[in-house]
Amino acid sequence: MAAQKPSVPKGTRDFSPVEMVKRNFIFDIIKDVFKRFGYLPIETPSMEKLSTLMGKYGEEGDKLLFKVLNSGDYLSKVKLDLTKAESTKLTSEISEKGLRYDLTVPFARYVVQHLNEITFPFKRFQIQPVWRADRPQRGRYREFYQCDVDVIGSNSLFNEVELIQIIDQIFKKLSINSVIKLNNRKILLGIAEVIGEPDKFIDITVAIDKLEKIGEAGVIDQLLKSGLGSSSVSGLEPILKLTGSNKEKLTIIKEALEDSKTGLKGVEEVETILNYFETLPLNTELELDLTLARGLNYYTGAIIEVKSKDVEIGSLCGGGRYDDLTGVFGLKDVSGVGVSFGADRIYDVMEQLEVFPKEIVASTKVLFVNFGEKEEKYCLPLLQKMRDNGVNSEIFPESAKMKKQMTYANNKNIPYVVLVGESEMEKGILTVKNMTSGEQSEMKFEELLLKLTK
RNA sequence: GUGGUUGUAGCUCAGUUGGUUAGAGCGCUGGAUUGUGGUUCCAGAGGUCGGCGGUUCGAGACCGCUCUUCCACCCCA
Repeated sequence: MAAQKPSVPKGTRDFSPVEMVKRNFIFDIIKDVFKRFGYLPIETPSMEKLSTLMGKYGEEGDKLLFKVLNSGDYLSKVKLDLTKAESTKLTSEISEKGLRYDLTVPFARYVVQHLNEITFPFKRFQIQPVWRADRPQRGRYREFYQCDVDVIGSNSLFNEVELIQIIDQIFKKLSINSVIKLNNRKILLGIAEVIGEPDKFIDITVAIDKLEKIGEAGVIDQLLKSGLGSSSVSGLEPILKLTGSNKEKLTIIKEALEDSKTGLKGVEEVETILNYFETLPLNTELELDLTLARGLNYYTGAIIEVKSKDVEIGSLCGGGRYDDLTGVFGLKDVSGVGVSFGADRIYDVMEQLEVFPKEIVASTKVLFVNFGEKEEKYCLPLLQKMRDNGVNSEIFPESAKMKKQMTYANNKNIPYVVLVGESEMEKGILTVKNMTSGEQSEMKFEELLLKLTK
């Protein structure tokens, strides 16, 4: 067979040791904070039935699902006329599974399926890859990791507050300057009502969401194109122009929504959440942003999004409240709220800002140089003792040239190299080289151990 | 999915209107230095020019298709 150039599919990546160490640094921080707030881990399969996935993410989402071809002679069972091009109908006949698109919908499925084992409110976190058949770009991959925290079975707005605290702590620990944007779907719905276009709710949210990108004129243009009357559009203008502090925005929007019950409910919810933070300190800026819409249509209350202040890369974290996600799986009236951290984007931002701590890359603390069989035997018990005391250490696996062994230590960023040859064995000491300073000194094993464990 | 863009050594990139044997820096291997990396000097290895097909006496360069990269739209972590 001819040698072929190996490669991975579009939008997927290998993670080499240096990358993995940094990725794990992110995952560990996120996980620790989740646990600190009492959330428990779950995992679900990479594949879900298409019946679970389809129709949950809107029309666009369905297109972005990776579908898995049925096993066996899948074509023989097809009843369609294949000479006519009907690919959408065909896929449902030859594929019944798909790769998960996010972690929220599988979680809803999980909750319904495991109802009997769960005590509510159920607080879980889930860190797994998801797949989207999107066209890759900077900060957009076809396979990427989401870190979800959700609490389901509690209507309390306190959960929203807790999620904001979690976001605040995580981004502080990751040294990312960010802003948390908060809005409420009920406010957006209220606005649609007030301007007399409740049916155009989705078009309105999609257009408003683009304000930052295409500007006011662009939004108005898009709204007109999607069939809104010009009087309705002009009714929206005050919202597009809204600026000032959170309190000022609330006052104005409350007035504008006085005829909409839903809208006022939304305002009240936002107020409640913001009031919590009058007394709770936050490191991150929390901003009421009425132009924040979020595409996923299952959100019904609070919506949250986090953006980096320093790097332009889309959102690093997003989520919100969904009142009826489990409804389609047969469990009514259970409300949940959650957010999802995009580990890959967080990685890209941290890489660009150079905020990864330098020391995390060096894992091994000591390398024993291998001088041969006798020396190796002498070193192995010492090595064992190092490890028993929690010091990451290794011995070069063969008595290669010094240069090679030193280069190995250097490339792995190992801070100390131990040399034990004949003369050291005789004297019962070690020659220890500090790879940072280049200095080298003789000391007893216990001395080195003490130095590395204090 | 629509429109554009990129691909030459492990990495970053040169390569003139199509013309002999495709280059540089970094990295890698060996040596100067048989018990010393990171600095210096010397030498060496490493290429289906993304892939397939076409035009031509001749293609890394031109054309078509395909894969990949990045960008805009759509949408999103």
